[in-house]
Parts: sequence; structure tokens; C-alpha cells
Amino acid sequence: MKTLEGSLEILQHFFAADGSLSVGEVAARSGFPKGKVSKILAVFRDFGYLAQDPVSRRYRIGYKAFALGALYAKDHPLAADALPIMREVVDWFQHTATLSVMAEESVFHLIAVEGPLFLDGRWRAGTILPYHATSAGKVLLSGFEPAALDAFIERHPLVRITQSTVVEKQDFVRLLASVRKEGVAFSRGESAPGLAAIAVPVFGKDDRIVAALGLIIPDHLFEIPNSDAMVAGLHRAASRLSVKQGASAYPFGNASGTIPSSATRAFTGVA
Amino acid sequence: MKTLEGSLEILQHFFAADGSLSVGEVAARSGFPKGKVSKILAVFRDFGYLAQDPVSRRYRIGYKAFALGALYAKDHPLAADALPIMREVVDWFQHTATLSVMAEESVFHLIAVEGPLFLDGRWRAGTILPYHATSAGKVLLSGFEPAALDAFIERHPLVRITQSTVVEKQDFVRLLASVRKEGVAFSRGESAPGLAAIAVPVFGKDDRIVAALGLIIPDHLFEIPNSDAMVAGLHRAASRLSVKQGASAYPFGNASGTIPSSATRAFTGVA
DNA sequence: ATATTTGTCTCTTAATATGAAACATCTAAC
DNA sequence: GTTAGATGTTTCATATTAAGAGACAAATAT
Repeated sequence: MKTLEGSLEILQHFFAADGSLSVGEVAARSGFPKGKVSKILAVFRDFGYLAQDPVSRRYRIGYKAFALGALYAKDHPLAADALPIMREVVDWFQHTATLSVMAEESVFHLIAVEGPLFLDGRWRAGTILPYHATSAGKVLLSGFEPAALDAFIERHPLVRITQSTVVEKQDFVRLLASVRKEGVAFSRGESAPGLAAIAVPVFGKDDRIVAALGLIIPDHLFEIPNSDAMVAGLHRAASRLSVKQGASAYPFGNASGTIPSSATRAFTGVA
Repeated sequence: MKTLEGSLEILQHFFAADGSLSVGEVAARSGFPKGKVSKILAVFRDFGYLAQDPVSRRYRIGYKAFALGALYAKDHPLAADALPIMREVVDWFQHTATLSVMAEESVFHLIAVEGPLFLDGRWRAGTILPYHATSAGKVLLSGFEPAALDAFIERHPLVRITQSTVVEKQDFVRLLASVRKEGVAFSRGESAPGLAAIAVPVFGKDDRIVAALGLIIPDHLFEIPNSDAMVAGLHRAASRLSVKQGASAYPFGNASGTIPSSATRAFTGVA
């Protein structure tokens, strides 16, 4: 199936490129001759998976890819249960809530329910995340056995993204142990400057971690006393979601605790 | 490029299927021999565009398709401007707001900002819509010239979806004329029973319709006097978005009118 | 335990992709 | 306005590769 394999290899290059790519650019990056690339891209275009600007002749992702990909989230076993719970979390804290999962060693947001702040869509659903520089990634890796974690890090090096990115392996392993114990992970500008995030695990059948439920917070609004309330709220929400997903119990937080909604809301600066 | 064409043809069948498909099912639907189908699906799986259940061996959409498709919405010229405006609309009316566009003769939601009601995700971004049975579809077609509209309807018959679906061509053409004149389209259970929707046009460069901005409302909450306020609000929001997109002026509604937020909110039954 | 269904692999033939270079088409410079 | 440069598409002979029927294996149902 060499033709299909080559075609999909070519398609991959649209992940790295932001925006559009020309035939020549794809040919250069992939190493395939431009005649071949031209023909392959034309087929993807004819099927709607790529769109070609009629004047610049450059290619970008097409609507069909969008429609096809949307089926993934729609059919995902977490989607139906998670949405109402996430809305509630957004209502409590007035910050964007995310549900992130791992598939084939890639961490990405499955669902994002946006709060009133930061509407630039940087954490839009479908975005693939650096596992070591996001709260969601840390949570999703915290369930790994030491040997599996070690192998994972070998396969995916801890690349530096910002100044505060954790790049030392032993630092990261130690950090994950604490995430596992506390049931919460943080990120303070480790993947994007000025952004903080909190995430807690969601458990499924066999009490394995199936997702990370989190909040995205502008860094200047992140304060420890306030974050305690958010962690409590996330634990409560994740607990409910976990039970719906077949987990036997939720080991973190206090499920019966109340959410200090008014105090927290005032803190965000949003009415 | 026959191999790639056949492979993408096979991939299309996952649109129709809800959930998963077996090799045999795809072979039956596509007419290709199962040996070929098996090999092609395996390649898509190896690249992450399909996922195969290890026990049932059935295929469903993979995470890579989701991640790739997400780039479409991210890079869309409407996305950045639309999100904050849509959030405001949701805040005004406490109903889900949608921004829908047409690409290659398919109408679909580009962005959906969910309100507190109806969280089942039926109108999730990426969902392809019946153009004749949705308010967004009507708005997007209302800009067509008579000849183009006629040809479009010939290519895409007015299939009945629910009891109230408009299936007579001349009824539909007359309806679109009114949509064009009034700058608003409605749907009352024409695509899904119990669901009403309102949509207004968004204009871009050259004052062409580039999108439909809309609200999804449970049918039992839809009342004419209340809908007038929603239409006014949508016109105001669409006006702002249109100007940002390069339209010279917005021909509908009263841009300076105020939004009767409290009255409308009370009506939805949501605090 | 056996029959039946379903997915994957095998192998030969013939169709199809390859890729260098020519041909258009568009862009920039003079 | 004309020419040079760059980019995308088409051509065409050759060799690789996909097709497809059937065998084989694995899982499910009886």
C-alpha cells in the first residue's frame, strides 16, 4: 500500500505548518518529487480533505477533514457524560474547562468548554499538547508504571518550550510521583507564557486514568489559596464523571464538599 | 492516483455509519473486495486516522483525523473574530450559538458555543447539516442567484427529514426570497423534532454572505415576541462580525438597539 | 465440538505509480 | 512592457505495486 502510505505521510506535514503549504514546500519537506506531490494533493483536494486557494495555489486543510474528525469527539465514550459536568465547572469558576485524553502516545484536548476569558482558541479541542509541559499531560502520565514511563520519556524527549518547562528527566519523574499521590497537576507557563492550568485525573473501568479534567487560568489570576478551591471543584466534578465511567471510587478530594462559587467568581474579575 | 482515490472513497463511508464499521461492512458498502478493504483500513489505522477495536476488530475514526480536522477551524478566517461575539450572544440569551458556513456545497457548523441547555452535542462543530431544513442552511442559500439556486436544488434534492421539512421546491424558493429580504431564517423542528433555530447572515468582503450566525432553542421555549429580541440581538452581533470581515454595512436590524437581556433570560427558564 | 462467519495473507497478472524533464502559468525585476 | 525567474501541472516510458480470487486463520455461535 505504498501509494496510500506516501499520501498520508504527505498529509502529516500539514500538522507542522501553520496555515497553508505550497506544492514546493511539501515536496521539499517530504522529499518526494513535486510532480508526485502535486498529483496527491490534487486528489485530497478533490475529496475535500484539502482546500486550494485558487489564486495562490497553496493548500490548507479542507472542510471534509473537519467534518470527519468531528465524528471522533462525537462518538467518544466520554463525550456525553463530560459535557454537562464541564459546563458546571465553567459556571463555578468562570474559566475555560478542558477534558484531555491520550491516544497513541499523543495528548490532546477532547473537549473544551470556554469561559468568558481568553477567547483566542489556543486550547481548542483537537490541539495536540506537549505531555511534559501541560497539567493534562502530567495527569495522564501519572498512572504509568516506572518502566513504561521511562520508555515513554526515551521515545519522547523533554523538549524545552518556555523558560519554566521541566526538561530534566528525574525532575519530571519525581513530579509525576507527586501528581499521582495528590491527584492534581499544575502548569505555570510551561507550555505557553502567561498561562496557568490545573488538571485532575478522571478514572474509568478498572480504575485506570482515562482522561484529565482541567481549567485554564491566566497566570496573573492564579493564586494558591484560590487554586485550592478550584482543585476541590475539579475533584468533585471528576469524581462524578469517574463514577459514570465505571470507576469504583474517586480517591481524591471530598466529594461532599461545597463549591465556594461567589468568592471564586469575584476573584476572576468577571461579574 | 487510483489507489488513493479508492482509499478516500472507503473513508467516506465512515460519515454515514454512526459509530464503527467492520471490514465486511465497508466492503459491502463500497463494493471493493474485502482483502483490499482490509489492507487499506490497516494503513489508515497505522497512521492514526482510524482506530481499530482490538477485540471486535471494528474500525472507527481515529484521533489523528480529529487533530487534523481541528486545524480547519483554527485557521478559518472567521474563527478569531467570531468567538468573543458568539460568547456575548450566549450570554444575552442563554442559548447555544452557532456559526455555520458552506464549503463545496456542504453546510456545517464551524463553531458552536454551548449555552446551559441541551448538552447532548447534536449541533457540535463539524456536523454537516441539511441545507433546506436548518435556519443556517436557508441563510447561506439566500444569497444565491435564481439560476444557481435552481441548479443547487437539482443537485441536492429536498429530502424529507421530519414532518415539517419543506420538500416542495417552489415553497422553498419562496421561503428563501423572504429570508433574503428579512435577513433572518427560522427552523421549527424541520431537521430535528423539538428543536427550533434562528439564523441571520454574516457578510464579508464584497458584501457576500460568508456565514450564518444562529441560536438553537428548545421548541417549547420558542415564542414569536421573544424571538423578536433574539433576531435583534443576532442582527447586532452579525453586524459587528460583518464589519470586522470587511463588509461595508449591515442591512438588517438596528445596530444601536439595546438587548433586552433580563427579560429574555427570564423567558428561558434559566437563572 | 463443530459449523459459520469474519479478517488477513498469498500469489500471479496487469494495471498503475514513478520521476525526470518539458510545458504552462504566474510573479518580479528591469 | 519585456524578460527572467520561480512555481505548478502534464507527459510518457519503465518498473514497481495494487488487484482480486481463494486459501488460511481466528473468533463466534450453535
